[in-house]
Amino acid sequence: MSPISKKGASAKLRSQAFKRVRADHSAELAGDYVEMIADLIDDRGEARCTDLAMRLGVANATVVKTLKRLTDQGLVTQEPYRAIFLTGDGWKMAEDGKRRHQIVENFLLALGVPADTARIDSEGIEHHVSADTLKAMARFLSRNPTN
Amino acid sequence: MSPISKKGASAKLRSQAFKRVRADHSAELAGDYVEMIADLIDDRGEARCTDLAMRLGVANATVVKTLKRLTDQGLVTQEPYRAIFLTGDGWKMAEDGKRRHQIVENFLLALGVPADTARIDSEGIEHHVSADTLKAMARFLSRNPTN
DNA sequence: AATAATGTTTAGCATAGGCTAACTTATATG
DNA sequence: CATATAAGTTAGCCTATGCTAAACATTATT
Repeated sequence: MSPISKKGASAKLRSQAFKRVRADHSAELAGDYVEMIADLIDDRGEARCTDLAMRLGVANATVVKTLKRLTDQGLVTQEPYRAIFLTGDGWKMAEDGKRRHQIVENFLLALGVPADTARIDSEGIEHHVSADTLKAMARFLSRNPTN
Repeated sequence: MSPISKKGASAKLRSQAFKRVRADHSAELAGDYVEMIADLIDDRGEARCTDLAMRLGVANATVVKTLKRLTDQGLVTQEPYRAIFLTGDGWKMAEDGKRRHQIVENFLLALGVPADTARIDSEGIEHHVSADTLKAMARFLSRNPTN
């Protein structure tokens, strides 16, 4: 029998899985923002609202509103009409996200997924990959290196 | 240089990736519901609100509200105080989801991820896996079968 | 220095997805 | 069959995430 339709004893595990998915979702936006802010600072010295909006494919006002939340969460600092900075926690989250993201994307490439697809899919998959799975991906990667 | 921090020409692709992630998110709840309704009907002949709520780890009222949306979307039919049924589209979506889910979960198992983790992670990953990636996973699986 | 262009913020709206509490309907049991 | 329990529904609230349009600040140009 398939592992998914297995009966009994699985209800708790499944509802737990859904809860984790929901929790992941609320965390992942923060992750995307800080990662992108870090990239912008690295690439061009500062992160501005407009660049974020463009890269995220979202309206300017949406970025402003989200940044407010991230500021409340202690990930970001900013002053009106000025560039955006990351706190220590923000940097840590960004680094961690980038690391995970890279492993997932390289893993997909090593699996034989076309580059553009790997790029797109890794963006969605990244946030749902536990430590165990990430480790398994890294192991696979070390045995099947991307050329 | 890492594929992620590659500069230029990537902004469009990235914002496209984020857009797909957002679109995936709004689709995935529907997928989870119909999949679970299909399971319940298969397992015990009917799907009731309460079972859904329990398995999804969510309040009853939340299920009711979501089912209304799914009914509007033509995936589900129901009458007040009665069991829930799937439309033709609903069944199709459920079958498709189950198939994808199984491939992803078995793939993780074949990769060496522990069973419980595979179960949980596949729930989140499933919805972000494109046709290409799914194919790559299936290919891997056929070469490294789950014992 | 005045004005045009660009960038940022605010206000106000919408939808999705959660919740609790109160109410209604259906079912099961004495 | 009357009532207690269980199941489903409604109402009303909240937060997150998106949007547009209008206001405000900064910067660049003549």
